[in-house]
Amino acid sequence: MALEHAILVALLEQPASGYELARRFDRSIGRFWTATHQQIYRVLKRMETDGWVTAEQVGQEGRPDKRRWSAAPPGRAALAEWLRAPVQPEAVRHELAVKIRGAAFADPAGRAALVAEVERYRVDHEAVLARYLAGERRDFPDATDPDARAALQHVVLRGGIAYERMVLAWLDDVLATLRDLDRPTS
Amino acid sequence: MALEHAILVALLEQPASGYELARRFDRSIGRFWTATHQQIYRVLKRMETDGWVTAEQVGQEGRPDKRRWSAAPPGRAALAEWLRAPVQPEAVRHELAVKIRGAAFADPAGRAALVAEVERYRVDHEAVLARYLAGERRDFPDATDPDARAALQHVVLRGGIAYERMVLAWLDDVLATLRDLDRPTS
DNA sequence: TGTAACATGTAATCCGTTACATGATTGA
DNA sequence: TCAATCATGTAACGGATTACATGTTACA
Repeated sequence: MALEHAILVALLEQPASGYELARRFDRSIGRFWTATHQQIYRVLKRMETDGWVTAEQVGQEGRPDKRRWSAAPPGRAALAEWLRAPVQPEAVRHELAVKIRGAAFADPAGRAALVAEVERYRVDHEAVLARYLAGERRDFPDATDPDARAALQHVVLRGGIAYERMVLAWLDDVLATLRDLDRPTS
Repeated sequence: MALEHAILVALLEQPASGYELARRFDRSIGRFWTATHQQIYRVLKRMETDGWVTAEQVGQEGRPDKRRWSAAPPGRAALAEWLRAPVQPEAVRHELAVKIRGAAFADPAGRAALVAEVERYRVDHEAVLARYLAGERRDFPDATDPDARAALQHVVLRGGIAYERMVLAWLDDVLATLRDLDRPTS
């Protein structure tokens, strides 16, 4: 389990309320770890009882109070220990690949529907790539990153960009393959 | 949920016992969907009560009997319906990326440990790529695939190959970035 | 007046993982 | 004799998802 550790990294980068954390998990952190606000509140509570994080009550005008969470020394120690542990092999769940192999057992109409769906999926990934590239121009404009944190955030973002480019190229391959199946006798 | 559908595709490609299915989920199918034998037996039972699959008792000499499962017409119908449905956005869980961003808060010794871990991880992915390429030479030797099933299996495999190549290139980027952090003042 | 954003939770259910369990055959 | 492979399960636990729940402010 690494949601605790993802939250620790997020809080070390910038202390935040549960709500703000949930929003960051929808944006930058969500590129490599997703979590809903329900999960985040539950895990924050557990981390608080373990002494990994501490909350500071922040009163706001015209808004509900919030609790700003920070990583505490035991949390930093737990993170350091986890960083030394081997990376767990990831559970792969690639639904589109299942559908593509399943298309062998669909009729032409079913395959046409899948082509349309792959095209839609491709548009989504084009948008994701565009967002990543815009984020890169905005957050890492210099050729060399100023500090360790920026350099590491940047290399993770470059990973996301490389992933999206690979996906787009592969989806073109998939579309060409699917369309070839129903070509009138090549 | 798509484990049911992954099992349907696997059984349409080739009827199999639960044990054989589990082994295929460790190999070719495991490239895009992982499942343990416990999951598979549980889901097969559910699919049987739903009429999606049927079992044929196969007696064997010198081996325990096995039940060979096949996809039944209601299963094929369920698969066709699922193929038309939109692809669900995938939950991203990329532990290594969390660790890399976490490295900003580690000391040089902790970062050195991470470099070693990334190198080990890279060796694993080199091995995976080599297996994929060997499988491609073995199963798809011709320039053009003979039928729809082969063409679709091949394009999914090409996706795996493209993914592994992307990962290896990115890991080189990661290693260079991590090593630069502790360079004596560039 | 209604919707989106801010802010924090509980409850139920489902799914996945881990551990446990059994028993036969083949080959080193 | 011991390990690996074949073959099929049950049970417990924990994590993730989905639905429900509440209340405020800003803005169209």
